[in-house]
Amino acid sequence: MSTTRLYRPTHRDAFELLESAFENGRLLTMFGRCEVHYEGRAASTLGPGQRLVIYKPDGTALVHTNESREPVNWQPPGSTHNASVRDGQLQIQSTRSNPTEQLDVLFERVETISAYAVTDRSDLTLIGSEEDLRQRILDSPDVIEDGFDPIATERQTTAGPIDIFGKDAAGRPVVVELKRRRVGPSAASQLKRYVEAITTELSNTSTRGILVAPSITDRTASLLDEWDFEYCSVDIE
Amino acid sequence: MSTTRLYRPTHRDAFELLESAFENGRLLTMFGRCEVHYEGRAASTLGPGQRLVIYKPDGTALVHTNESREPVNWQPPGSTHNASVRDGQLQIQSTRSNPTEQLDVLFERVETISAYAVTDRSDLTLIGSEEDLRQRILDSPDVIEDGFDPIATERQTTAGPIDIFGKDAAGRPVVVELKRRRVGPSAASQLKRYVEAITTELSNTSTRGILVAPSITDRTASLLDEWDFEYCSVDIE
DNA sequence: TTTTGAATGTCGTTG
DNA sequence: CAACGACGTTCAAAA
Repeated sequence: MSTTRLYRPTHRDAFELLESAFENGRLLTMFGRCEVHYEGRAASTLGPGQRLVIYKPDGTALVHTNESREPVNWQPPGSTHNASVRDGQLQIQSTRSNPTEQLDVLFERVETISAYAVTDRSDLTLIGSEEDLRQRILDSPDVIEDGFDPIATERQTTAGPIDIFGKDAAGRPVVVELKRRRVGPSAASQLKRYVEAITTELSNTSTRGILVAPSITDRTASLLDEWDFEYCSVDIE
Repeated sequence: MSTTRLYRPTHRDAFELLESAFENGRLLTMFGRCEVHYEGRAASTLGPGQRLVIYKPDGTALVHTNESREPVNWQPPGSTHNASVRDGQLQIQSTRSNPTEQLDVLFERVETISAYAVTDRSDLTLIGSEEDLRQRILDSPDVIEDGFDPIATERQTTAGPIDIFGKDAAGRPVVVELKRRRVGPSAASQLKRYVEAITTELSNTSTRGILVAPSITDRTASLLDEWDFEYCSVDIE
């Protein structure tokens, strides 16, 4: 059968379902009272409480509470899950290496456990990324300014790759830094590094820097002003 | 009852459970064939497929597939959920404002739906954060260098707050930037902005900049070198 | 494998 | 509220 569900199972029954679900690459959800221990890039303990725990066939483990978009604990894809029963508790270990880390979930009581066979899928199409923004500018460069001529994207410099490199109507080199949302000072810093790199590379040819974003913070505007860079507002539609 | 579960319910039955679960602040999990539409900060569509969908009483919505630690679609906490049945589909809308965004999940068939009352909880304690690292340095400043004297943490500058501000054995001002993991060029840029801010503030008193991290990338090392900053290696234990 | 930077980042803290 | 930086960030693409 494609879905198996148990309600308040014994640890033994839950264990057997877990074993076969891990084996058969099923998507697992559990709800119950448990404590959680993590050790790896950091270390944490989560005392007893009711949580929703998810195990995916790709090795992902997620521990969700009542609230927040983020799991309170997790294990990334590529981990391997292993269940056992000991000391009257149902223990599920998820481990991985590089970096070495381990997540232990100890169920005191399992309220619910479900195993799903996921066969049917389709992929996400997303609109409105930075890549979209770049494409829009390449399609109609006048969005930046009249006569702007894009020469390269991802142009390499010693300071890293420039989003868009081009020339203005007067033939002066222009570095364009793209952000799809409101930006802070770090974007201005990044632009500065790129402009300096290009200026050096072109034997001190004066180079313009343009920050393209839907909006910028006040401090960022000051920095741009101070460094003689420009800001170009664009809508994310 | 604290847990309610339905297996292959009619849309009508699922709808009624959803209504009462949203009303009573329950944690909800659903599994079934659905498509998902999002519009807000970006826009996306996800064609029909089997997914695990979670609704939390704080307004969070999560759409999980077979794989990945991240939900393929979601709505942040603070959203409000609303269910309806139309055109033979079970529709669940999650909306919020500021920014305005909306997530629509359209179930063609619900395999499973469960509502949980979460009453029992306890909080996470995490070890190994940047805060820990700062505390370790304040406890034994010689980790940075002999005679280093921390004066303030989170010291304000025009470029933002400095992690640790202090003086070296010779009385020269020192800006310390902490990172708990391997860092790239942006950390060096950040340090540069802080050092420049302090230098200006102290009427051009020459100021040292030290980047503290477990390791750094090659390019970052070059930048530090170029700008006459230093790197101090520390272990995250 | 490591490096790099985007993300519907999310989440705290601070002004 | 906006702003700013950390995060066990995660993720995908490139070197």
